[in-house]
Amino acid sequence: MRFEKGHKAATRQHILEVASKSFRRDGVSAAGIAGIMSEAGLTNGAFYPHFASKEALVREALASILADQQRRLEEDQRTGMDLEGAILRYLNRAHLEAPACGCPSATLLPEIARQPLATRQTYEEGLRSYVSALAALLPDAGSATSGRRAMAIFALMVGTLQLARAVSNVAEAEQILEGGVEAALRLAYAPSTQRRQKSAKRTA
Amino acid sequence: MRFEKGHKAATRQHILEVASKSFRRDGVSAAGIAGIMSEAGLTNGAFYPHFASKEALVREALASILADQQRRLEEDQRTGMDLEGAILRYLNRAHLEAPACGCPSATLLPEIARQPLATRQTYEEGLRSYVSALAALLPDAGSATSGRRAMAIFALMVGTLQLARAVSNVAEAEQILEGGVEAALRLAYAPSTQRRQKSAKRTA
DNA sequence: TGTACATCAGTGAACGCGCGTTCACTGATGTAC
DNA sequence: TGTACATCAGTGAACGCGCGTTCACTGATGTAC
Repeated sequence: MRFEKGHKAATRQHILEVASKSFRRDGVSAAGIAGIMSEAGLTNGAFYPHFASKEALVREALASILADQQRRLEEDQRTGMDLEGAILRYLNRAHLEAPACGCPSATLLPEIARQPLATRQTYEEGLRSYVSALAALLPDAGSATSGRRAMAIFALMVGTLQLARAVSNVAEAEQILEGGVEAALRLAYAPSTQRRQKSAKRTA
Repeated sequence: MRFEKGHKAATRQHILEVASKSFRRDGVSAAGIAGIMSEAGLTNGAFYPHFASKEALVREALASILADQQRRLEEDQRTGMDLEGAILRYLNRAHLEAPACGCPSATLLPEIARQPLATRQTYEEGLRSYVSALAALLPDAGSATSGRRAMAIFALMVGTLQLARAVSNVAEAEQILEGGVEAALRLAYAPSTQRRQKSAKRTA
């Protein structure tokens, strides 16, 4: 059957959206092409006219999720949200319970580290701009250390959400989220005047 | 062939060790029984006299890794290592480059969250005692909040190592590790007197 | 305006392969006599 | 002490299944005349 103009692009977009959710829900290696296609209402044969390989799909899905995430953060910034708002938007129960629609770092990060270079580079690009946007919300935005501090805050957010998702008790999961919010705010807003004195002797 | 006494137990232990590395190196779902067995110098048929299923192996491997990790931390404590020492032992290049021998949370956490309940509970138990041991190293050890602070510090360590492993540039990875160390030390030792004032209006 | 044809998104069966799991079998050694 | 046998850890082929991928085919619609 022949379809109206733009149909193929729309299908492709639809596959991408289904895949984005599948990968985050089941993990990249556990999510299969046939499953994704049937979830998209298509048969597995229809996959290859749209994507060159599963790897290509992973890469595109990752890029698309990261772009979305970035867009959302920037939109929040535009409407006046501060870093605390960004942290609370990340570390909350809704995000905890919807991994398939949430941050890919929280669901896929160790698996991304095992992907081919091209995929890792796609991720890296998205990570970099996300962390930059986060850094721009820091009190000392633009300073030499704001970037690495933003990275640490993001690491804390990712780790916290992962841990909260791994525990089976919901109350405990929420405790972990709260502890993560507290710590992230401390990293974001506490005075950085106090520098460690002990580290020199150890890192030497 | 019949083997000397204790041979079966030794083989079982060997399979467990190989599996522990495989899971961390390749991920639980990407690591296969046949691969693990052949890496252990056996054929796939020899697996089932030792373990009931792959799931059982995952559970046992996880328990064994977590017990090891716990043992190592406690031994460090006994030889006078402080929290900073623990942080530096976790966030360094050796650990970065040897995921197969390192912390299972850094390699498997999102995947653990997708495992059956029994596996998740095994993990939870190990996590709880590891974080307790970490909490005991905090300046305010034993206080009401030391547990959740230790959890946040651990979350930061896990997230930092994962991010550092995902980036392709080693120098950048080390930057991330350093930023993580700094932030973890800040969470560990910075005065917690300053409480956030803004959060009330947001969490409400 | 009506008809014939080319297009091409999607179908569905098949490819080789590896998965987790099962099972009849092997054969060196410990044990019983 | 020497022989016959029971034991049982490990072998390796096979099970059904799903994987990623390929490909000959379908058939409704846009286009050309």
